[in-house]
Amino acid sequence: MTQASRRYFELFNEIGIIAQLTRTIMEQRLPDGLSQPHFTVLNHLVRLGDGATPGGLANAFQVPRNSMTNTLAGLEKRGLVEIRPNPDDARSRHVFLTEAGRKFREQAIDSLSEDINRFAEKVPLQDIEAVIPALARMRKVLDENRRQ
Amino acid sequence: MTQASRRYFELFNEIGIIAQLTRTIMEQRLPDGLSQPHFTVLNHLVRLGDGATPGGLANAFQVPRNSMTNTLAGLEKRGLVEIRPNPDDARSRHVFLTEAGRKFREQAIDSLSEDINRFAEKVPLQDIEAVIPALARMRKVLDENRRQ
DNA sequence: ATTATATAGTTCGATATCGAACTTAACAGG
DNA sequence: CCTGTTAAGTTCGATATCGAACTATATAAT
Repeated sequence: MTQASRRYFELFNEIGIIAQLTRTIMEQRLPDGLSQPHFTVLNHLVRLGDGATPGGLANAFQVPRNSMTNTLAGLEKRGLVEIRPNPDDARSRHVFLTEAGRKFREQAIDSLSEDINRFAEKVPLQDIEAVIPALARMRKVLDENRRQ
Repeated sequence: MTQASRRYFELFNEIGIIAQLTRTIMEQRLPDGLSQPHFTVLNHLVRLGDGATPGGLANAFQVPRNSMTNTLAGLEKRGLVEIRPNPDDARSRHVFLTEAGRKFREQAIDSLSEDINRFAEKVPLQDIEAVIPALARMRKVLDENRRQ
């Protein structure tokens, strides 16, 4: 492994640590049985629109389809999403946010304000703006290159 | 939630996606029952030195102590680490890398070369160098600020 | 039309992860 | 000492996640 490769490796290591730390912070804010996967699905539906299929979500998050089945069951049980059949394809289903789901996602984000403000005292917004585009590009490359 | 906060939120979202994608890539390369937590522990021991305690590792990775017990059991079963009692504190133990553990970690990193090279074709090294310092700072802030 | 193949989703058994309670040992105050 | 508290690690039961096999439906080939 070359010296350059090690820098890439270091980058992904830093990213992994940050993801782990922020995941822990987020899950401390989420109520009862809800975890990051639940929130992430809600967030995805808000950002990219309603009506995604379970398989599409599984693919988006790189988890097995049955794991998504389980995550969606948890969301549905709590009334945060509604799953309706696809009229054009009896195999398929579509996931829709409920009002409670949208509200829950907003509240979850709000509950993180305190943490973000504390973080923002140490890391100014311009530092964030400076890295977002590069990270978005990397995310896109990884996303396009992945198999299946 | 302010507009600025949303940018922080977006950053952590990008980081979370990248971590998820790279985790999947890595676990495809790891043999049989070994997962990212196993590798991450080996990597940590190489980077920061032998002899850490199970509790210290659990704290470093923000996982419960019993989860670390389980991860270490997997590593020990495969002969990648050796766990010895602390002569000065009968409650405590120390984790040491074996030669097999060091070699395994090297091989795991090498097996990722292909993926990294493909990624490097799309994202040049200078982009990596440009963001590592900022991310390292963020990681440090998160690490210092966390509770427990 | 019939058969083969592919796709969407679920079920099942095994493993991982977690919170809570427990065990053992160190430490602190009287 | 003795007692209460803290700390390190494990055990236990519950839940999450996973790979593999299965069901049902759609698509393709002839």
